[in-house]
Amino acid sequence: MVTSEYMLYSKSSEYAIQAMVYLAEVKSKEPVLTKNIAKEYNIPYQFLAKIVQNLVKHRLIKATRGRTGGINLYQDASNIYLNQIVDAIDGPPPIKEQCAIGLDLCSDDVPCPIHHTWKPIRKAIREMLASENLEELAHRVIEK
Amino acid sequence: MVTSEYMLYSKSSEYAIQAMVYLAEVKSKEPVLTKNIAKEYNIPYQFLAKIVQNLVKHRLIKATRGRTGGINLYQDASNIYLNQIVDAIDGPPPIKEQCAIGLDLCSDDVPCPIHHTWKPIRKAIREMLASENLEELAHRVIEK
DNA sequence: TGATAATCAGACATAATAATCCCAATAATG
DNA sequence: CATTATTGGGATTATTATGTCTGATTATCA
Repeated sequence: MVTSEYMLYSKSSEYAIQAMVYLAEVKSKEPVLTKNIAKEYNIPYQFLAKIVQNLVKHRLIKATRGRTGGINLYQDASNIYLNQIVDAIDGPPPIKEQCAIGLDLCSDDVPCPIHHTWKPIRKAIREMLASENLEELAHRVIEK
Repeated sequence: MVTSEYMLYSKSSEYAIQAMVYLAEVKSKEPVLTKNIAKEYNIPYQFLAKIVQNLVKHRLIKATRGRTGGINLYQDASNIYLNQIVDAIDGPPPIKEQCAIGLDLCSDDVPCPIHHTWKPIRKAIREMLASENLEELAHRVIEK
């Protein structure tokens, strides 16, 4: 088994975030080529194209067809947060919070052994994803 | 895409933890049947059997063959921590910490945009897994 | 208007994870 | 010693996540 590290979202979401950070970064009014983003981040082009289609459907990205086509952010980068991207690609988080050790019975009332340790950590992750917007992210990428 | 929640370890590791918590819980000197554990936690029996084999190899579990056979903890529950189980099944964590948004360049010196937010959270997860031992876990399961 | 270049869309292919099957090896019990 | 019940382990299948191929659609430009 080869689980590398804690997974916050799928590979697809990871690619989606990278692509949208790129878009926020270049601030281009002109459509940006999906192909170029794929090259820049070493993402398989066809796979990224699928993800982009999905982001278009969820109105996070605006696509322009045809010869001078490409993609842009649907709205201002400062209005887009990481969790919106993840939710669009992976789907929204489950209604009922998942127990860390997979016990069906586990809940606030009948907590599993690590319930009270895990709960604030999960909350911190959610807040991290909900508080980081694309504009700030892109800004800090440019600084590098 | 159907990513349910943040993944701390594989399904196999989850089953392994459940099985070992069970063993710590029953405190049986007699070998416990893998079949019974599978039934108790709704784990596919053959699949759990494989996982158990792995735990035996890593000396977390002691197996007794033959008619009155079964499995027991290899050592005292108070000496076994969650991260040992996860490392045995999923393999040890990567040498180089993984960037949350998958940027190759990201490091402490050249951090990605969410690097400083993610780092302490990851640390908290690691500490959670490294500080919970089977005896305490089992004790709190029994309380329920 | 025909050639070119982009997204759109659905089928297909591959890889990783999860689960199952089958039989050998082991050991207790009548 | 045959029967029964367990783990051991290799091969196989199923499912899901990831990645690829091909052609249609849309729009620009010479």
